[in-house]
Amino acid sequence: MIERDVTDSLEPLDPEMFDPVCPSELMPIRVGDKWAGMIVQCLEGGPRRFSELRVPLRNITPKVLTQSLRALERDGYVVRTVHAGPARDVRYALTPLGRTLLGVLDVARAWAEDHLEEVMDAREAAARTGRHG
Amino acid sequence: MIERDVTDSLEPLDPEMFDPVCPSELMPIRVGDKWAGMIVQCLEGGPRRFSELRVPLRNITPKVLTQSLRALERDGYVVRTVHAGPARDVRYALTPLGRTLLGVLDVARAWAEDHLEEVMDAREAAARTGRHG
DNA sequence: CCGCATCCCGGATGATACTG
DNA sequence: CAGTATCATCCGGGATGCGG
Repeated sequence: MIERDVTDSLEPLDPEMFDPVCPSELMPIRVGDKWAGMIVQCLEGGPRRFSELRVPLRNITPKVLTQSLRALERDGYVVRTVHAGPARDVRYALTPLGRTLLGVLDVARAWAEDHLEEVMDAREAAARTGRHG
Repeated sequence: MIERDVTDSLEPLDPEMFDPVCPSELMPIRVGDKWAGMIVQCLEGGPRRFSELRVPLRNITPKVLTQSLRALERDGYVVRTVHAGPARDVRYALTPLGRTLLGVLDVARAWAEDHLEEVMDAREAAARTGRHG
């Protein structure tokens, strides 16, 4: 029998959840700040701890992660819960409002699958002909 | 009979097309850079001239508009056409790829209508309780 | 483990003035 | 009309280190 209380975690997040090679600079659609979209996706499966989030968001510094989380909290997308105890236990979870962003992210992903290659081609062509960089 | 050749314009753009009071800083979904989404909407009805675009984008400086347009051109969303002649005539138009962004913008608008008020409330509540701003 | 403080850099944005 | 050039500014993002 599998138990799940406040003390244990969900399945660990895939460290390779986000392809570092993915041309995110080509992506014209952004949700929140640079990390907000990825954070929201990390929280889709359930509440996560600060350090858990740092794994898929490779190299994110604590400061920047805190900034993004605070902004998400301030606007009502995320709730921060502190379970008091011998060891500090902080979890971040999506609110219903935060979950509405998942739909938007799906639209963004679908758009990317359909069109991102065209963007790559256009940018490459532009680079060859000069004029843009 | 209504004629429409290259020399005349479409209906002029509504100068109040974008509410300056609209809480755009609350909006978590962004398409392209700060101005790209608005530019794409301006071009929905057909090709537009540089100066036409400046009207609804009140206060945008030529430099910034040029930057946004160049970026949109570079990535294949917009084409720039120069009709030679006595008076210089430059038009910007959406490509088919650029038109695919209109759908995304519709999704963004729909999301905003459904949820932006919740964000306002959350932010206001956060401001009152301190901790965020 | 979680998060804040400080310092820093580069890019995005803008004001102003000038040009073909 | 359709931009360019220059300078100033602001802010996101990050490195590093400290504190509860």
